[in-house]
Amino acid sequence: MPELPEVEVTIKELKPKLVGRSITRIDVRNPRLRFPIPSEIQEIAGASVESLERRAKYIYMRTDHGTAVVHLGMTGHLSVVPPEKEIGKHDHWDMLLSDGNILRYNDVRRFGALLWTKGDPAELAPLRDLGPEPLSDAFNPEYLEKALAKRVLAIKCALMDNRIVVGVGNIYANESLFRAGIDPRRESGSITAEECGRLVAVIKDVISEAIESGGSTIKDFYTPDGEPGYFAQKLEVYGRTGEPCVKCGTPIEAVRLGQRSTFFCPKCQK
DNA sequence: ATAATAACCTGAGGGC
DNA sequence: TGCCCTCAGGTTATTA
Repeated sequence: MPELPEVEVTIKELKPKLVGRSITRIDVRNPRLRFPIPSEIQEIAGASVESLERRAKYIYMRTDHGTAVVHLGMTGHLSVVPPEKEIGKHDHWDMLLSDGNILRYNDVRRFGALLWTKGDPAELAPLRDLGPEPLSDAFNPEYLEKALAKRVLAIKCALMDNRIVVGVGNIYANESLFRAGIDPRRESGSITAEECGRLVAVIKDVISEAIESGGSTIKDFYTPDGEPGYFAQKLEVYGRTGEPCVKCGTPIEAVRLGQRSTFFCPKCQK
């Protein structure tokens, strides 16, 4: 479900409902997520929430007892609900808040995660090798050129590799390559310095615009407040197989790269 | 080391 | 109505 913009929007809406509250208790109904929820998560009981931050697609919930790290996987969703709200089929855990409400995690496919650390969350195994944030200065044309050099994998697969840059999922990889006019099947090592410059610029643009639009609602993404994202209306190639290219009218084509659907205009993307 | 593939899950939708 | 197939916004584990 969520790419970086969707996670960003989730955090923005949860902040005022969580920061400054305490977690009185956590109820784990099903610990079998992407990684088993560690039993140490119980240490969060009584902790005060200090901040919510994002790293890649992970959400850091910093407390005075330690940091809970949440990943939404493909179908994860966080919401703050009143105590009388009945528990649904895929509601895997609840954090009871000091104001009486509940932070509830729902995840149909269970590809998400809930981790716990008393140290630096960036040192946790799944986060250790993450590349730079796409909106940071560390993600720049020189960096990308070096990261792609001599690599033979398709440029689209490289952009979706978290060790090269984080937060660029299938939707935004497709959209960015279209805006940059680059064929997603190109070998990474064949991308020129000038093209790296274009790619970095459009990735920053696409992600910023998607955050401003509240994310992309394709099937079922909605924010903790139940709002859909509106970036889907601006998608130019994703999911548009056979429809005319917005620039030249040529039908959009679809191929499969790294087992993911890939959309492009055969005329505009070289 | 790198690149491609399989795997983890559930549900929706299409074709027959 | 039901069965079988494919697809889905992510990431790790395994295999060449």
